[in-house]
Amino acid sequence: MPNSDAEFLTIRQMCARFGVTPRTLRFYEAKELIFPVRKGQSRLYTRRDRGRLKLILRGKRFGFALEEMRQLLDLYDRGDAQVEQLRRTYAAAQARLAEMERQRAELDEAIVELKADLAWGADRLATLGRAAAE
Amino acid sequence: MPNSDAEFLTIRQMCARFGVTPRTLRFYEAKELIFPVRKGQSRLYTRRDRGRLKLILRGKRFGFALEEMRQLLDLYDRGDAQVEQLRRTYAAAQARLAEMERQRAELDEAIVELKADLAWGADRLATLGRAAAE
DNA sequence: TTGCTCCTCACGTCACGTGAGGTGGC
DNA sequence: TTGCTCCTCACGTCACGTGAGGTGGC
Repeated sequence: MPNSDAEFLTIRQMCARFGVTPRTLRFYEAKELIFPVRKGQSRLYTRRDRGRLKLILRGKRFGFALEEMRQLLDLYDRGDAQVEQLRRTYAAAQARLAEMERQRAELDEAIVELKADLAWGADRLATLGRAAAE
Repeated sequence: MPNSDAEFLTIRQMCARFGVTPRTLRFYEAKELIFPVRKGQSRLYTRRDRGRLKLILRGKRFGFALEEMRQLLDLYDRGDAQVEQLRRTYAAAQARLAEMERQRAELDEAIVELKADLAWGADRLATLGRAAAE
């Protein structure tokens, strides 16, 4: 039985734990976001990879581009100038929040509009239905 | 002076009126969403093209794929079986609304989370600032 | 002839999905 | 030998952006 707290996880174990596809993990590796070690031809993911992937998926939910996440993760990896790193991440997060709130406003507007269209459509259908019944 | 109510509009006039790029109009044409006529090598957009483009851009705001919009527009173009057309469009719009509300729920959740992260970050930065000041 | 606007390829973007074809180890 | 899982290309997707290079008409 595979121990998911083991030092190394296979690609299948990673997919199961994080809900992603093998293609996604290979893609992130090609983009230099994670760095699994090799055992023969197979990939083995370390604790570090798990930590990074978790942050990557969090960042995705906030709309960060993968390249942006890579840069932020690399900042933390170097471990120097802690405050400066945090400041940059904080600024990036603020920018993301603003963008997300703009998106929400747009989405809200579109939803209201579409609902109005649907009401109009329901009305039309009712009218056409009555006309056909006569 | 270009009359924007003229029978035909140039590509520039279309872009100005609808806030899109020439590339977008050519792309929609390649996808068979609009059908400008030719005058020599130039495109001239008819009233029909304007009507279709307006609907396309509306549909985009609701998250319809271009191919889906093409099918709906073609339904209306054929002009037969009005009720059936309306019914289909209505069903498609309902599906879109459900998807948009799902997206909004996700976005709301992500916004709440990101705000919490930002609060944590602000706290951290304040603490680090005090530590540096001592 | 110089500018201007139009045009047609055709590759680039972003985050993967999806085969095709091949290898290692139980 | 058969299965299984892993692998590496490499093209496809979606809605365009972005040059490159060329043409027509004032």
